[in-house]
Amino acid sequence: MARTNPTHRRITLHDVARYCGVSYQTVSRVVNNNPHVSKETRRRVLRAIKDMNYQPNHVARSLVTRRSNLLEVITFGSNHYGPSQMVAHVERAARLQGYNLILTNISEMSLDEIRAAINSLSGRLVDGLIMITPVTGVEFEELADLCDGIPFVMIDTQLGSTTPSVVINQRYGSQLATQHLIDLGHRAICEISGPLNWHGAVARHESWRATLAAAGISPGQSAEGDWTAVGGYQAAVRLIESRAHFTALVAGNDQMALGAMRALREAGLRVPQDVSVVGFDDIPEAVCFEPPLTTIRQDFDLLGSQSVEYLLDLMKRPDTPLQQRVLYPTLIERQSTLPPALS
Amino acid sequence: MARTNPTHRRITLHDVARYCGVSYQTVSRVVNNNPHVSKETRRRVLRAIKDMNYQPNHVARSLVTRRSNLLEVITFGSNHYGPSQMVAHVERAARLQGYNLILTNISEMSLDEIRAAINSLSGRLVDGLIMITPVTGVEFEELADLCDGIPFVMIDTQLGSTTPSVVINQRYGSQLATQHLIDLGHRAICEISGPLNWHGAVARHESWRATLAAAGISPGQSAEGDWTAVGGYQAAVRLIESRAHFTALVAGNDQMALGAMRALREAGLRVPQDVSVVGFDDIPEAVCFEPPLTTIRQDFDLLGSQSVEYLLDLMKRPDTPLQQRVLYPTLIERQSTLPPALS
DNA sequence: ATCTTATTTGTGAACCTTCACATCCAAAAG
DNA sequence: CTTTTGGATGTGAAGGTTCACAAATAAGAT
Repeated sequence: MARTNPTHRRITLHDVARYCGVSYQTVSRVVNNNPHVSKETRRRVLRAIKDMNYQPNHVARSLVTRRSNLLEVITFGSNHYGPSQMVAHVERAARLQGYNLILTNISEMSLDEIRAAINSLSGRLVDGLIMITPVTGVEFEELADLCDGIPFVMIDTQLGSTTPSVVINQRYGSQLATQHLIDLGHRAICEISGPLNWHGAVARHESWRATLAAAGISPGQSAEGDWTAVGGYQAAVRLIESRAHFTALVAGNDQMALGAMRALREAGLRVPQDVSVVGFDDIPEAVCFEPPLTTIRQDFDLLGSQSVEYLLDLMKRPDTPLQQRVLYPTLIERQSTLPPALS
Repeated sequence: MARTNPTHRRITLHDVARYCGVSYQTVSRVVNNNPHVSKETRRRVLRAIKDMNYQPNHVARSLVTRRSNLLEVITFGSNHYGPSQMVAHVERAARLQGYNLILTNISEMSLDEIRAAINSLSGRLVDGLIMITPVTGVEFEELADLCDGIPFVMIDTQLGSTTPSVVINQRYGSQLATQHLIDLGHRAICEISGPLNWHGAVARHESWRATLAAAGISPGQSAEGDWTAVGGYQAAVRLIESRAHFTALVAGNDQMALGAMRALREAGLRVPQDVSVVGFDDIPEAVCFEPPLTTIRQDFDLLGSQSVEYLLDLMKRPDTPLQQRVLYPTLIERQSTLPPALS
């Protein structure tokens, strides 16, 4: 079996310089595309670099430039669809901009955990930080303190927060969902919410209530789920067992909608004839659910690129205004919603 | 709005040393838990470190030690369930071992893309590399060459390959699925495979054929999907339209099983009464499918920790034997499979 | 008191770059 | 022919740490 060669002194600037009889500074200039080097020497040096397979040492470079071309993303709950999508798209956007990404997923959304995550990197000269903080518990001031000096932007934090951040307007999304049901003629609309320590969950929850209130409808019951299909199933069972009457159900995400539909079916209720259901996220599978799910689509791709772009602005021009950039979700109508049956 | 402070000279070893009247080397010793320092000075230095909030500079340290405590994971297709699970669990395992993770997702599984990914990091002194290479196209020799010197392990590569790697035995999993259907009495068993340039897809496909052959059954039709629910739907439609007779269907993953079930239902076929379906992966939603899906569970958690562990072995002891570690999946029986109807 | 030995502490160099500046040379201008 | 200018190249230092070794101190043995 072949084996790699672990002892291997790297080629340095000096090696290349000696090889083609110039000073290390000249080689450095060529590497960095400095214009002050003659056509002829540049050619020779480039040739040598190729011949010797020279790779600049990023570490040494970082030590002097104090930049690393490294971004860190600290995320919580990346086993959920939303956060994992965000990470994926942030990575793509960062790489497109020439940055590498360090990924840290924390298991508990506490200041201590975040502190540990930041500190473990703090000596590493990360150029910027993206935090995916979908749950409550940490305030901007504390974070700014922790990062001390290194620019950061948050994703999926509370709407209206004064933190530099990019968010999707969850209130608007939930309003879209609820209004859609109202427009169809529903008046008894229950909800399965996400865990209420998540910003997105409370935003969607409150907006559901507010939208109903604005239409002069009193809200149906609400049950709290945990984002998973099984959690949605259990929440729906609770709703059904409470004997609440409802003709429509808004779920905090598509997985819970899936679970809820299973519970409804088991209770002898048909979707959408007896109960309309609308989800949130538009996961790729939603179109193949039984029935295909009406849901709210979030543009995670845009969210990722926007936040990287914003972070880069912050890094390059420290006077970039701190703001919250807000994106808007859209309604995707499929077959899980119908006007209520005339009873 | 509060603002972070971008200009901020870091505290160094020398600062701490001056502060408590010892040499920088002594401080270095304290930081590195070197025993050759008296109890009293250690106490004083530790106190100073805390007071001044000194954070060792990893970059400077890396420059001299030639180690970075950084692992890289290069992944392909991380938008799919399997790869994304692997990344998540690798990250967790790495962090538990005190390593940070650089994440690079490549969009095309070509040697060029991989080369770019490795080179962009090569000067960064990554200590080790994990490659998630679920598709064909790249050989070990080429990779070893590319990495030149830095230890790596591959995940999800071809079973039986001579590369240092950790894999789940897909053949065995598919055998489990197919045998389960045979045991129930099925004889007409079709397949929806994953894209056949993925190792896992061909392994499952071939094992499906082999298991049928071993039981003296001639294989039903096979249609190629793309791992997504929609792809599974389309593949199932093709199967149905070909007028092939079958009482059971094995799908390459759970999403495609979901799509297939939708297609079957639309064609007036009931699952499992008319057609049994078995999936692969056991995604969390599978239990809430209609009907709950019989499937094959893969232990991605173990896969992640095993590969990090193996990589660390390789890093610490370069004479660690190069091998392929193999994990085994299990069958999860739910309600999408039944003996065939007596026709 | 003197010589060993062990323990604690300090010094110089190295790791590989980039930055700021000095030097050199040739061509243009006086 | 001398001076000025500007581009090409080289030199020394710095960035913050660790390593190998030297020095200083303390304790023990003769």
